[in-house]
Amino acid sequence: MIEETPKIPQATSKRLPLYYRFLQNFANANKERISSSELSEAMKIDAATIRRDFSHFGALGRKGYGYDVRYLVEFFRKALDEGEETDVALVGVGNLGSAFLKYNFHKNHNTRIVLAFDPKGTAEGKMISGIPVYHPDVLKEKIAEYGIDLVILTVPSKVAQEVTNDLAQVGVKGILNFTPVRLAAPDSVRVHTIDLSVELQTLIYFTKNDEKASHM
Amino acid sequence: MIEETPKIPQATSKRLPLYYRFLQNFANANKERISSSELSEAMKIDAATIRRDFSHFGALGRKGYGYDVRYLVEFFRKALDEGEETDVALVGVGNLGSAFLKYNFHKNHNTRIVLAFDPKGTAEGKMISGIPVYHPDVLKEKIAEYGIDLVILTVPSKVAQEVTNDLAQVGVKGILNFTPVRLAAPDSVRVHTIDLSVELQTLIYFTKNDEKASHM
DNA sequence: AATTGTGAAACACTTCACAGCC
DNA sequence: GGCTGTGAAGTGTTTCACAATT
Repeated sequence: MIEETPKIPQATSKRLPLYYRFLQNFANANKERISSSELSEAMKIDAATIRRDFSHFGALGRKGYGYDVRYLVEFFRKALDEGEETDVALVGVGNLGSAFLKYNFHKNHNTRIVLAFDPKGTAEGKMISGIPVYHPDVLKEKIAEYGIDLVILTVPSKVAQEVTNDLAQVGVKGILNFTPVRLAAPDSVRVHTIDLSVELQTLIYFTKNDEKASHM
Repeated sequence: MIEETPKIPQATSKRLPLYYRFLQNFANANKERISSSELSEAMKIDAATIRRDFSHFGALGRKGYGYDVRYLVEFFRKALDEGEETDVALVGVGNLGSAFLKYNFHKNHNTRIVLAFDPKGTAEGKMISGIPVYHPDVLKEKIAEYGIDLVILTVPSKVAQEVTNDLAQVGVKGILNFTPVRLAAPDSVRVHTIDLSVELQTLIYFTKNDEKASHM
């Protein structure tokens, strides 16, 4: 069996959604072709990095011409599996959680929160912002029932690990963790943590020690 | 003039707030000394990385003993400037913005949102969740008046760049950008972007292509 | 003439492995 | 004996610079 994309570097993978968004914008502006240097200018990523990133997926461009915008959009759509809508569960409907419920990634055509859990929910699913909110007691069965792979975790720190264990047990594949807890999880679960206090403190540290400013 | 910390690697800097939090926990649990391997176990960061990180700040530990927890906490408190409260402004009080207002980093003793801006605010400052919310018309003068260095940006994409220009003009040093826009800013402003859709899509991509799971 | 795709160099970060010190 | 601090090796990422191609 031929492996088309033997190993995409992590750094490259993290940039794919960004490439996809920018290319969509260019496509919407009816731009037909684009060079790595034009993209570089718009995205503030070095042109050589862009070419190297793209090259991991094979020869997507044409020498002396650049890249076909439509083709690239289509290519990345598939690579990112943007065709399929991904259903997501939200666990913890506090301040941050309800902001996510209301927002529900409208802009983001492929991701949708379809159910939530919170102690103020019920076994039957009390509707909040149009999404059923269940009581944590039925978490495992509902996650399984909805076939959820991805969870956004916005619970209080003290229950984060416990909830994670339950989620791992019912086969959840990815957790976007907004809790400051360093979650322990089996290899079957990918955890990505966004710790808002840490982000703020890091920014404070960098500005106080005023190194060269930049996106990170 | 002696430069004590000639160059702290970016990767190390980003871990400092995390070290600080864990060390505080150990201090609160009345732990006197700690070895890099104990910390490693708790934080899931390689022990050699921890020792290397600490060593950038000089010889903080003692061979054959480990590190004095209290001393380290105190050291990092100073390094992170945790003594001083940092006042922060919030620009854009939508779903995400109001979640931050309500949350206001209670847990986080050194960061506090002290004012906010939104079209639904007034020139005099309408109170929301105990914080004055001003109209964007008075943004520049109020930022200057409060002496704000740090801003959390949760405005709609279309005005993000414009607001950033204003902020840069009145001397803001750091922006925590929750907008999907790649902001252009002068070197005097450090921008750190957290793009929630990108985070979700990246997680989807990683789980679909199921590489080794991990914190990132 | 323009622009890709890529070897090779440069850089950044992590990890190994151990001398040196407590 | 235990544990740090660090040279050196290893790994991952970015950038340079240019031959190849349209």
